[in-house]
Amino acid sequence: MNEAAVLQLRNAISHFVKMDDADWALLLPYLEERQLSKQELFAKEGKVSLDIGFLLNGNMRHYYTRDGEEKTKYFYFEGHFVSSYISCIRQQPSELTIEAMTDCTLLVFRYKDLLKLYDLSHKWERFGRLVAEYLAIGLEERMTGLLMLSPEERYIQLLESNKQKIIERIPQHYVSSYLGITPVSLSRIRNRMAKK
Amino acid sequence: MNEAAVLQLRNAISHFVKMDDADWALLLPYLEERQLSKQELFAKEGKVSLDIGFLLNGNMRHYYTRDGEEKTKYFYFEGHFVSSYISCIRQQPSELTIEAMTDCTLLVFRYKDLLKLYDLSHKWERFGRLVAEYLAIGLEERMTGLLMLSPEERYIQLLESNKQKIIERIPQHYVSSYLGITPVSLSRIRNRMAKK
DNA sequence: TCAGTACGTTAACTTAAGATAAGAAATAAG
DNA sequence: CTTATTTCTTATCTTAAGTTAACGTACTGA
Repeated sequence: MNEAAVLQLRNAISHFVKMDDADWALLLPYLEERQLSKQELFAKEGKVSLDIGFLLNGNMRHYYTRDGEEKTKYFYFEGHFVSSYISCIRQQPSELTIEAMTDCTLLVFRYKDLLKLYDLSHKWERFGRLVAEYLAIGLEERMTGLLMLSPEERYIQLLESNKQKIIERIPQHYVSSYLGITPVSLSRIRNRMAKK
Repeated sequence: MNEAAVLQLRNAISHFVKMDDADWALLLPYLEERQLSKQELFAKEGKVSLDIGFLLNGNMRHYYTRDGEEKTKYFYFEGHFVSSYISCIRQQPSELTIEAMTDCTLLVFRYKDLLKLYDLSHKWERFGRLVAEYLAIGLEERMTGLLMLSPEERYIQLLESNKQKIIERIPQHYVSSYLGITPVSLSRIRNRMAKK
């Protein structure tokens, strides 16, 4: 097992809860490293997601399928968790697919093992709470943006956010999809903005 | 303290976690009943929210303010929790205002007391996790609706959902706001649909 | 009771997004 | 290097939402 990788994960988790060695040791046996090649899937629409990943290297995206089209709605970067978490929680088939945009390296553990940790340790349960709260905060922010802002305002907000990497590293038609508009429309917005 | 009301709350909470009497007793000292008259506020934009309510009677709505206009984005009904939860969690000023649409009766406790319960009891911590997960699931659902569906489709989805009460009991301009469109636009959509 | 307000609909006009297609630019593959 | 593919832009046309305003109805409070 890659020690540096494990340390990186521990660091990310301690962002939510500081784990002592005993608590941390509970997770270790469940960790495994996984490589994904570009375009391989981490979660698949219609299948119940079982795994939670921690992205060591590469980017991923998740998308929904509608009318045969892939609607990209989120991006994952190094140092962050990757999962069709809602599918794990609900134990229902995932509505989204998570795909590697580049070759990726992850540390992976199973949601069912995380549930074991929740039972064993109050601290891990707290971690679960804080992660879910963090997720809710992010979703709330995204949602109010969608409800309150025009596509152009959403694009500006994205430009000004800490998610700039989304724009820099990611094909524009994925960004437009993220904003909930067509690539053509985003191109027009950019054109409009450039003229000001 | 109204015993029936407390029982109703206990029942709602047991929907997330079954509490034994000892765990349940931890919350009791913090409960208080509160009456709100129509148009009184439960949470206010710009103020850090401190309270979590359980709605025994009446309806409430929450709204954001933008360009001087109130944008209603959520409705609360009897038997559900009411809170600017994100504000509580983050200990940041609320971006939304929660207003009683009718005279309301609530059971109220403070978020800071809930945090005490989290510390004291693994079961209450689990409750916190499950509530946050539940919240995230709801937000995710709403968000994908906004990203993937047209206003008309969102309205149809709402009609077909278990949130029908929203439409039945609530002024139409609030509904349109909930859908992210203008009242005029919703009126047109309804007109269009009636003709089919 | 009666005036004032709030709410929903309709209409006319403006604005911008969606769909489609064509072409340019950038990237990847042989 | 050349070709093929993907990505982005531009243009045209269609569609629907936003804006504003007028009108009718229902509700509210003095």
